[in-house]
Amino acid sequence: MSEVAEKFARITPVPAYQMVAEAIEREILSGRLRPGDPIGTEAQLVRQFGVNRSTVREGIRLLEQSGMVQRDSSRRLAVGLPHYDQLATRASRALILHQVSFRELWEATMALSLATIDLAVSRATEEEIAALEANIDATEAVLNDPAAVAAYDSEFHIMLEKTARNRVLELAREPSNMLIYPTTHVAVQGTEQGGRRLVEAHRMLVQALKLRDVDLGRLWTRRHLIDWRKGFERTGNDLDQPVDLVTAPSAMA
Amino acid sequence: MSEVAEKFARITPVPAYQMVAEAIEREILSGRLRPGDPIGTEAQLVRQFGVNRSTVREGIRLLEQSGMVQRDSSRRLAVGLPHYDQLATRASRALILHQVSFRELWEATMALSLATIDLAVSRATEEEIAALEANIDATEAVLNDPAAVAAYDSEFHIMLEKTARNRVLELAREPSNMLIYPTTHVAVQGTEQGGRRLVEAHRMLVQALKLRDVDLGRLWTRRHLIDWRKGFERTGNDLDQPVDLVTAPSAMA
DNA sequence: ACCAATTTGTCCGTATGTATG
DNA sequence: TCATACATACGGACAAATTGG
Repeated sequence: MSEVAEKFARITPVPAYQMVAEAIEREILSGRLRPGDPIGTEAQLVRQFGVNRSTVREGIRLLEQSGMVQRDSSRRLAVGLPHYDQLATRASRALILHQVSFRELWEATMALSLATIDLAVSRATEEEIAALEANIDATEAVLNDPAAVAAYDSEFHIMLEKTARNRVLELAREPSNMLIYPTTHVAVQGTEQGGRRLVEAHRMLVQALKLRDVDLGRLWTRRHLIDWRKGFERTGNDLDQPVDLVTAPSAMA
Repeated sequence: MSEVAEKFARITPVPAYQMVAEAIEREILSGRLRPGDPIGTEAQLVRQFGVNRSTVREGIRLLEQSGMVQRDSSRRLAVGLPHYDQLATRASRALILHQVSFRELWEATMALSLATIDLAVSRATEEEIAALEANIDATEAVLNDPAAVAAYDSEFHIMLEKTARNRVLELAREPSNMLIYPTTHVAVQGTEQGGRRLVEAHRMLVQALKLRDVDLGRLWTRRHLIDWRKGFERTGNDLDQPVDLVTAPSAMA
């Protein structure tokens, strides 16, 4: 061993494109750059960082992906407010890769839905309740079309989510929402009976909001999800099979 | 108007780098490429896609960021299993940018923690309970060091999470965990009293696991989080202030 | 321990299409 | 309509790191 001492820490070289991304990210997270602010053109960034165009572009891609940087109509760079579904798309794909089961998905959805209804009951406004009822009426008009029912069902739950007025919960729910609601058209498949039960559950949930009755809300949230599970199993699916793109098609781009 | 008809749909050009990313992503999500499989060198991808290497590299960055593609020790490309904290880091930063309040964070954490304890009570094994008790003993040994207490507290809740055996819930919790647990050292600040209450709550939670007593678990989960809130407010913080990097420092890289 | 081949990281210059004023 | 600025994409180049003999 010809070493003198262990005076210096190991040097871990960081690629330039990564440093570019981190530098911009720091500015954003620190608040010095606020959503909507222009980042500058690629050429400007090239000058500021003293690196090549290609390097800047690679760095920009990183931030664009997570929504921290967006391009406006003219493709100019600006600080963006990452929307949840952007992140949730990645997250739901990760769940697929991890081969989580429908049982895990169902359990989590149950817990998160109960939390949602608790908050929604205490916070729903007249306008929100009216909007939810309009959605139910629209659902009732397309009861023989499972795909349309599933679409309205998804919308209903998104609206319900909003009335809970908790963005942390909203973000937490999104990945599982993206996986479970697309399967509703399977769960209400064929039988108009399934659609009717769905509409009934939605009506009772809105009723709970009106009466500010937490227990009623929780009761029908449970029933609603148990219905989903029964429909899912009735159509020959197994709760312990991993979620995938076949049964959860909307996870595709 | 010299238009003939409206026969053709509008063409929305998709950048080449994006098509590269989507093509690779499709292979991964379809299962033809499994986690760990090599993607091929950049030169190979250049040949397969018939685009420039810079373009390939930009596309790769997109997938690297979400963890779908990783580089191994030799920086060769391979299909990756995105780990939750990777995604959660992005998500928690998004929450900061959206300026969510500690109240929202607290509400969501309460709901998610109750869901976790429900599942954990029914699934905890002897080994897991022993590991949790070891953690509590370790916490008790460092009661006068708020930072160390916060670290053990974070570990405790991660372990508890694992015993719930639900990866969807785990993913849903991660972003809020990253924001709330780092503030524990604030909440138990100074007074050893705070640390003692924390240890007591942990002991009762483990007790609930042993007795498979859901109600006991829920009771102490509530108390535990109410303690956190009291500590947070006692130290001069306001629940309605937005979460930020100052009070939640671990959200930084 | 050394060498040759491969691969990544970075840079330069250029061409093309498009949006804005 | 025209000119300018900009993003997108390409080809070629070289140094540094890694691999496998």
